Amino acid sequence: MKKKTTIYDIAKELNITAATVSRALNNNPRISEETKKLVLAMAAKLNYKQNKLALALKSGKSNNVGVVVPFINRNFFSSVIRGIEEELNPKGYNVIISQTHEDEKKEIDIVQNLLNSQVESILISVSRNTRTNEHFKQVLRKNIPLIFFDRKLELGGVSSVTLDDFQGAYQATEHLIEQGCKHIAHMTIDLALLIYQNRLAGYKQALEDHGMEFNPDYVVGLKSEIVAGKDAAKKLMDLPKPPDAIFSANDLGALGAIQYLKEIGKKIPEDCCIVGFSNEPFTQFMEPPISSVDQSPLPMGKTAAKVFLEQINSKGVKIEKSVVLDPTLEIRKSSLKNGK
Amino acid sequence: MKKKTTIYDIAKELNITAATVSRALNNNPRISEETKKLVLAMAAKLNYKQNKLALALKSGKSNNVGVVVPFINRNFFSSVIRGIEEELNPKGYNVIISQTHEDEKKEIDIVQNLLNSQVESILISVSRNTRTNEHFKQVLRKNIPLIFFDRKLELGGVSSVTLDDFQGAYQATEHLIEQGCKHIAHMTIDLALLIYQNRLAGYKQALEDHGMEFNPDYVVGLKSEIVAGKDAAKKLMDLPKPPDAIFSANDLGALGAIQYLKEIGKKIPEDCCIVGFSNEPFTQFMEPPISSVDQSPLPMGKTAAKVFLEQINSKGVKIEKSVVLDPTLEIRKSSLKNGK
DNA sequence: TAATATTGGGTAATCGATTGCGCAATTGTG
DNA sequence: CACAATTGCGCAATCGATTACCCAATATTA
Repeated sequence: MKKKTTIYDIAKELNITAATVSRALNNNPRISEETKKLVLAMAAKLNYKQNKLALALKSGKSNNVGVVVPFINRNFFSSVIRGIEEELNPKGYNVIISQTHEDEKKEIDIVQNLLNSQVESILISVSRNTRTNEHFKQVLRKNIPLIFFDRKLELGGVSSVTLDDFQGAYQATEHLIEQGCKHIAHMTIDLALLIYQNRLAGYKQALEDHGMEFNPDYVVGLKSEIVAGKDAAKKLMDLPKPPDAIFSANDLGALGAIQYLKEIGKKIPEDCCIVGFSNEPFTQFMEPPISSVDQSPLPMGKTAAKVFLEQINSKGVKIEKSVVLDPTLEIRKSSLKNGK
Repeated sequence: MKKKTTIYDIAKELNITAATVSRALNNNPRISEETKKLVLAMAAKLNYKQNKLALALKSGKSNNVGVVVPFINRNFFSSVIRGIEEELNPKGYNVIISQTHEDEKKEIDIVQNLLNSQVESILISVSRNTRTNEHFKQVLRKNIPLIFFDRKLELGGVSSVTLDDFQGAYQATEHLIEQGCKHIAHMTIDLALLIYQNRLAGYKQALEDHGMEFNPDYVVGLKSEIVAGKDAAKKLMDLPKPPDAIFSANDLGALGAIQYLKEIGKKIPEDCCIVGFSNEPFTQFMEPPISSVDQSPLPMGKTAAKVFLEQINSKGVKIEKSVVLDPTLEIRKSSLKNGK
């Protein structure tokens, strides 16, 4: 078992002090070029690595930030994390990732643990089941920047980066209207959640702004499964006046709808245009490729990271920033009537 | 700006020493119950959090492990990471994740950085473009367990957890044979890579073991894109004797093939059975759902984590373990001729 | 009751790197 | 040639928690 080499080992070999070694390694002008060379050479020879723990303890800067998400193996979240890393790694920060599994208790544990680990910030997409915020208040009390992304809680002093669901739904609906669709249906998931409320509201607003009537029969619920999409589509198609377009609040619903429509011999997009939400990777592989509202996970991650950097760099001044990102509608064949 | 509270702050408030506080917090029997209560109460009152950096520096244990993957937002890798976390978090380890973007230089930087961070192990899926191994040797020289998963390099002293590609391909091909397919084609990606060589070998072996002739015309290359899958399928179907089954070395190829076959009016699985590889999430949503070889990312992550734990717990004894996981064939409609 | 245990906690070193201050040797100035 | 400035590096404290070792006060035992 070799022990790790420290600056003291280097110092001893060269008959100088650790202080000199430290200065040499940090290219301090007070050290002669000659000594620097010797130190560097010896450091390489002994395979020296700076101990970041000691540095962090001394400086009070760990250069670590904590990122907390419900699940790491969901495309959206892993893409957000990628965005965060791309922004923060070049600045010398490392990212510690944890997942809550949508469990409030676990979330609390994780936050405590990150605080213990002296992270310099916590970026978190709050668990769906989190009802309390004491753990977040603790973070703020320690003066550590806390940033919510995608999912937020109302709490003073916390910045957030979220998506404009209303806007995304509005764009999708408007696009369908522009395609000449006259009877646009909407599939929603769980109206207890704010994001789905907002998507519904955006859908309604777009209809209204274009002088189209809102028909409650055209709004059907669905669970987050593909079969649910089929069922919902059936319900819509069995209406006296079936819709000629469907805007689904998620992509699986859109896919299910497409599969059902194909089964009953409808053509897409000729007979019915379809738009989904989330722009999951699979949407572009479908036949036809499915239009979908992109939640721009990468920009969201980068933005969250930037908000953190701003806060760090504005010593003293407390910033509370709420960034709402505009979604982008990815238009594909499933909603494109006039060729292209 | 409040400063973080330390055990010294607690000690001062209670007119005792930091040593006593430390012992009280660690439930040392030499401290009276009364004092412990006082300390605990004051710790809570001052919102004290143990500084893990100081602890790590003192104890030499950071409780961090580094996980390195090419990309974090790829389903396979994020699932492996999830497996690692599920195994390691309960043991008190935190995971630091980095991505190489398949860049050797970046990989080297990352490894150096993890060493600086005093991680207790590095679990890595080697970048596709890594040609050197000096950075890995450095890890070993520091006596830090190094574990390859999914993608490995030949290097003594390193444990690895990989997938048995040969076996996966064999199973897929055998399954197609059992379905009564007589002319089974294979789509491959890049035969420069070991995994694809092994998949081809497994395919060949299965044919041979069942007395079926290997026909080079039935092996076509494809890029990792859906259109490539279509092209490859066209090539196969234009043969004098088109195949009645296709085993693709990836899922996008399988999907492209299905789309092309549908276009030319072939029925799946009646006219042609299809099996993919990787079991990407989208395969189960397709019409028909696509059979695919699952690479069991979660078990791979858990296994890699376990190998690390074993190594940690076997002080002194050096372990070099190579675990090869058996893939699981997920059989779905695209290759199931006789109903179900 | 004197001697010995036990209880409860203080002292100070340690982990590795950084840095303000001090000081000797060398160089420069008048 | 005497004094000042510069160069180059050592000393020792510091970050926060742990722990081997030591010691006083009380409790136990013969």
